Amino acid sequence: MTIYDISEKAGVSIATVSRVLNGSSRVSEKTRQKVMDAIERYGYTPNAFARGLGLNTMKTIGILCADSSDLYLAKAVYYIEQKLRANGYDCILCCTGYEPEAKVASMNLLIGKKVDAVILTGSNFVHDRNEDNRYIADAAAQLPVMLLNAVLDRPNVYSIVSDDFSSMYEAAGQMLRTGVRDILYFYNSGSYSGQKKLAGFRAAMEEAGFPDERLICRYSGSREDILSMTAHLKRLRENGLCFHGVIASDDSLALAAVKYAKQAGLRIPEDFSVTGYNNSMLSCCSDPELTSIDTRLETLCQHLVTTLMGVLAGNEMPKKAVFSGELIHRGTTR
Amino acid sequence: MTIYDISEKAGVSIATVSRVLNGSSRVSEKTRQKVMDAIERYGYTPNAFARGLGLNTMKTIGILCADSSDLYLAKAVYYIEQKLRANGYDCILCCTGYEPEAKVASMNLLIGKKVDAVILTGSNFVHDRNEDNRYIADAAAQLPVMLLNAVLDRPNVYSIVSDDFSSMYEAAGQMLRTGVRDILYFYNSGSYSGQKKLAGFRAAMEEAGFPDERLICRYSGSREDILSMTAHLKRLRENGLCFHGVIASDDSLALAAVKYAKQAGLRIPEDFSVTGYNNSMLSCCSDPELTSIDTRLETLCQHLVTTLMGVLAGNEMPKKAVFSGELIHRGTTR
DNA sequence: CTTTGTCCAAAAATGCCTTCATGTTTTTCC
DNA sequence: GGAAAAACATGAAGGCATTTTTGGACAAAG
Repeated sequence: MTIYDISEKAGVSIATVSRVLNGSSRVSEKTRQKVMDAIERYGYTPNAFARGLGLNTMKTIGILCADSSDLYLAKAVYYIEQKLRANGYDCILCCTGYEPEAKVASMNLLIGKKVDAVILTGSNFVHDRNEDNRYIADAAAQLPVMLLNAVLDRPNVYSIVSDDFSSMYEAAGQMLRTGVRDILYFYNSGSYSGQKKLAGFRAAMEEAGFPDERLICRYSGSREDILSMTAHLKRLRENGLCFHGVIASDDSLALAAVKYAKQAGLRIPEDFSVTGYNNSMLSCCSDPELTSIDTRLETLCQHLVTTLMGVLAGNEMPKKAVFSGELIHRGTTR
Repeated sequence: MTIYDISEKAGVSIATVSRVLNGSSRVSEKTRQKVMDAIERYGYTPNAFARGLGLNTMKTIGILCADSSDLYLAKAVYYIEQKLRANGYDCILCCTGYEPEAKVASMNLLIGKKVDAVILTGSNFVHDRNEDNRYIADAAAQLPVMLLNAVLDRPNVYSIVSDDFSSMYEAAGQMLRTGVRDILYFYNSGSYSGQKKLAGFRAAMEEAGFPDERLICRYSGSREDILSMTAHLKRLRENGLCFHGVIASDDSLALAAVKYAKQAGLRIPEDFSVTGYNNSMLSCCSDPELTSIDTRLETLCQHLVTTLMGVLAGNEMPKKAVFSGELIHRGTTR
C-alpha cells in the first residue's frame, strides 16, 4: 500500500491524498471522505522513511537518560514521553550510562536518526569543564537541546531546572531550627544540580555558624545499593565522625541513613533526623516515612515539553526556567 | 552534505560511497581510503530517511512498556536497551499505560515507524480473551514480536518468561515449612504472569491442605502507593481476616505488608512472615530486608535480545524460553 | 457571457540512498 | 603477449511521499 494505490482506489491524485494526510490546504469534505475511506479500507500507513525524506522530520524527539532504572530519571522519562505523545511526537530513548563517551555517541546517534530535538534528562550531562560540554553545543547547532535539571548557556539550548540551591538551603535551615547542628551532608554526584544542592546546604550551615567540611561526605558506589550506603555511614561513625542528622541528595541515600540510625539504635526523629531529596516512592517505603524535597517533576516536565513545542513552532522561548521545590515534612524530622 | 557531494569530493561514484558505507562487497583499499577521508573531512552522515527508504530498515527496535517508572519494567527496559545497542540496534520506547487502546495505538505507531521488531515488556500486554490479543497477532504478521514475561502461541511471536508458577510454589512451600499456615496472597494484576504466580501459590496451599480463597486478596490501587497498600491490609485485618504471613506478587506489596505488620506491633519474622517478588531495590529498603524472588531479569533480557537477533538474522529460534527464579532468603522469613 | 475563485488532476522535481546490471580495469596464467 | 577470470567502479533505476506548477472543470457572481 503506497500513496499511489490509495489515490487510485479513491479516484483522486496522489497530491490530494498527501494533502488530506497532512491536513494542509483546501480539500473539499467529499474528497477528504473518499480518501479517508480508502485509507481506512485498505489500511494504509504512509511510509515513514519516504515521509521523512520529504518533510525532513519524523516527529520524533530523542531522550537521553543516563539510567532509566534510576527512580527519578525513570519518572522524568515517563512524564516527558507521555506529554510528548500528547503533542503528536514520539520518542527515542537512549540510556547512556554515566560514561562521557557514551553520551557523545548516543547524542550523535540521535542526530543521525534525524530526531527533531534532544532532551537531556538529568544534570549529569553537563560537566564542569567547558570543553566537555562541547558536544551539547555541537548538537545545538543542528537541533534544539532541552536540559532537565542542568543549565548551559548556549544558543539553542534550553534549561528547565528545579531550584536545588533554595530547596537544600531550606531543608538544612529547617533541620537546624529543630536543634540538630551536626548534620551530615550525604551526596553522590558532583553534577550541576549536585553542586547547587551542596551550595545550598553549605550556605545554610555557614549562615547558622556551623560550617564543617568534614560533615560533607560523598558516596560513590552503586546508586541502588542501599546496604553499601548504610555500611558507608557506619564506617564514618566508626572513624569518629559525629552527626545527629543527615541531609541526602537523594532519597536512596536518605533511606540508607534511616537504616543506619536504626541499626545504631538511634530513635528517629528524636535522636536522629533525616531529609531526603526527590520525594520518590522510597520516601514512603521508609519507616518512619522520609521527609523529602519534592521537585515538582511533573511540572518541570510539562514545562519542558511546552517550551520545546514552542521552540519547534519557531517561537521565541525562555532559555531558562527555574521551579522551586517543596519540603514535604514526614516522620524523619521533627 | 549528501552522498553526491562525497562521491564528487572523493572522485568516485555514489555507488562506491554507498558500498564503503555499508561495508559490503569489494572495494579496493585505496578507494575506501579516499572515500573515508572525504567523509571524515567534510563530516558526512548518511541521511537516515533515504537510507531507510533504500534498506527498508532503520536498525531500530520498538519497546512497549506500560510504565517505565515501574521498578521492574524500568530495569527490563534498561537491560534490553543496553543489549540491543551492543548489537547495533536502537530503541524507540513507548510507555503505553495500562489502557488497552493505548497499547494498540502504540503498537501501530511503532509499526508505522518501521521498526524492525517489537518487544513487549511485561505480561500486561497479553490478555485473557483471545480477541484482545488480536493486535499482537496482527503486528506479528509484519514483524517479529518478543514477549517478556508473557506467552502467546502465534506465528512470529517469541516468549521469554520466568517460571512464575514454580517460584511462587516454592515461596509458599518455604513459608509453610516454617510453620506459617495462614498466608495471605497479596497481588495486583491478573496478567499472564500474575495468573501463573497465583496458580503456583494455590497449588502449594492445596497440597499442604490449607486452601483458603478468602486469603487471596487483590489490591487494585496505584502501584506506587505503599501507604494505600498498607491501609488495605489493615482494613482486611479489621474485617476479621486472620493471617500471619504475606506472599506478594511484587516487592512493593510486600513492603506494604512489612509496614503493616510493624504498625500492628507484630515482630518480623517471629510473628509475621513476608515474601516479595522481583528482588528489586525495594527488598533492601525494607527493614528487615525482604525475602524475595529473583527472576534473573538480566538473563531473561539477554536471552530475549539474543533470540531476537537470531530471528532478525533469519534463523529458526525457540518460540518460548522459561527461566527459573530463585528465592532469596532475607530477614522477613524464618 | 465573462470574470473570479475554488477544488482537483497530472506531471515533474526533490530528497538521498541502495542495488543491480553493465562496463572497465586489473590480475592471472598458459 | 593475449585471452579469460576476477576485481572494481559506474550509471541508472528504484523506493515513497512532498510540493510546486500548470491547467482543467465547475460554480457563483457580475
